[in-house]
Amino acid sequence: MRARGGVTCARRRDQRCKLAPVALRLFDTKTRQVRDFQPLEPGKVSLYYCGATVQGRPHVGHVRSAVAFDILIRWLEASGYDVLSVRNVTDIDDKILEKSAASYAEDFEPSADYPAQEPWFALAYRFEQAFHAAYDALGVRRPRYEPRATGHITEMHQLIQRLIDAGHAYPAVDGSGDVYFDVRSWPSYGELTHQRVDDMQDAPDADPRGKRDPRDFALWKGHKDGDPETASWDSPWGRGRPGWHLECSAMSTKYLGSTFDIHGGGLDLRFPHHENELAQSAAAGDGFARFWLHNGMVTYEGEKMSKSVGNTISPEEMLEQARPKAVRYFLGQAHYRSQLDYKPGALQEAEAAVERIETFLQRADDGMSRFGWTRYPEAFAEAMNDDLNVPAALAVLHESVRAGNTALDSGDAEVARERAWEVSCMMEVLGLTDVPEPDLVSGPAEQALGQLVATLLRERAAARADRDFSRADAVRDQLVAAGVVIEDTPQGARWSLSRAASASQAKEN
RNA sequence: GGUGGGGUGGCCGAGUGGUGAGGCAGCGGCCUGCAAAGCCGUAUACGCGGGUUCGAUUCCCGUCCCCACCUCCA
Repeated sequence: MRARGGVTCARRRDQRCKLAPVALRLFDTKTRQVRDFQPLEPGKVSLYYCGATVQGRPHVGHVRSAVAFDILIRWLEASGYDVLSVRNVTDIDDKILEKSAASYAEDFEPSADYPAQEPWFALAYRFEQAFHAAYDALGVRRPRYEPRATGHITEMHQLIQRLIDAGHAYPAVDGSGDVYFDVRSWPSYGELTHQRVDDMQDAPDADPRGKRDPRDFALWKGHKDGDPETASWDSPWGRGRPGWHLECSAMSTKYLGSTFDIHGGGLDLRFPHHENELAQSAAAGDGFARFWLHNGMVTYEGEKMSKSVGNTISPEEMLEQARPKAVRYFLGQAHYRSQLDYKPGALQEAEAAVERIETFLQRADDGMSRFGWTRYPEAFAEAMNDDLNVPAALAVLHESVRAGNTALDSGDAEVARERAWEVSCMMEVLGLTDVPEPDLVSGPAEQALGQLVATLLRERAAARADRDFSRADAVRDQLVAAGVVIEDTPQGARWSLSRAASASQAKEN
């Protein structure tokens, strides 16, 4: 089979793909340009992106970020790269300690193990699992490594020491045990977000503590009275715990080396988090990230979704409204750097679009497995290579669906199968093929349902043959009312369970 | 005060100096006993005011509005 007008990767699906040089271009926050992406090491991409601070349940904003980077990784892999991906878990943090201490963590149920108060590490782990559940539910693949902050105290100490030795960090003069990064000692500070220290707004609650400059930030936070002993580690500067920014610098370079290809995260992490990471690592002598990628925020009717505003929507709430695949489609459909606005009804639109694609794949599903290679329309590859222009890529996908449907209508099964295979390949890159879908029915129930429906369909077919359409329609109405959708095809009636109906039923229950 | 992003048809959402992506919804047609699915066709657009240009939604200037970051935040 020769590919016409397509980018073909002549490999078996399980083999490494060697492609023509990929002309991937990515927008880099630091240079504010779309730049040609060439990895440090040919054929390999090292990627670090910020995961969650596990102080609460995930909302769709968190998942959107994960979906964006999942698509990036999938496209890099589809382009033939071996991607070494790392995503951190921040499992020690002010808020985690606060929530634990106050025992007001959402969803906390007292138990025999933790009757009165949930220890901070138990709380963190519980929410880490909640994040995993959300990612899994939407087909976000796990990164190669997923390090936790508390497991890398040694690496953080080493980094602090290097910064002190280089004159860019200092122990607090007030004896608090804090260690700060000296912003004024690093002239490049602000280079990621193009800000000058002197232009920055004074923090409203600027408490200089032992700082030389109010913008200096903590690398190490000294133990305070009331902090749990389990949340403090010995260090050359006294007992304490790591600062948030430090952990990412320490962990990214541990797993990816002192210079790596891509550092990602949400737009809201640019400052101060990523700015501080960059300052620390660069001041310590690391090359650090070559590209900085930031995904846009999810808004709810125009306003940023966040815990503090209280306008969050959880993945679970979305999954009550639509199938996982539709939720994933919704979260991935806008360009990753764009703001993605959620409003009621948005998921139904996504559901309809996914339905259209899947209906085509079902219609064309006949012997597709014989296509052993992966193939994308050239326009799809161009769109993806253009800073992951997923909206444009989806337009290509839908064009393939249309072309395939047209082929089916004209009886050209061969072309239809080719289009269907292309569509499948594109769906895979977008992560839409391995979103887990709940089994609507299986096993004995499936068999029983199949027989019952088949019986009714035979009855309907007989009625239609007798041209007794009122009887035929009555049968169909019965099935529809029960959530079974009927389509008449040249090969006879085809039935399927109404997914939308099952989703709304799940909500009622 | 500083730094960015954006305002596209009923909705979502790409893009471009000149033949109006794509999806959802609507309308008309084909197909169907009727539907469903599918296909074909179709209307409605680039916040506002100037400027450059043969021609701007696309470039420039001004202006209004929205959003994000400068504090924990994907």
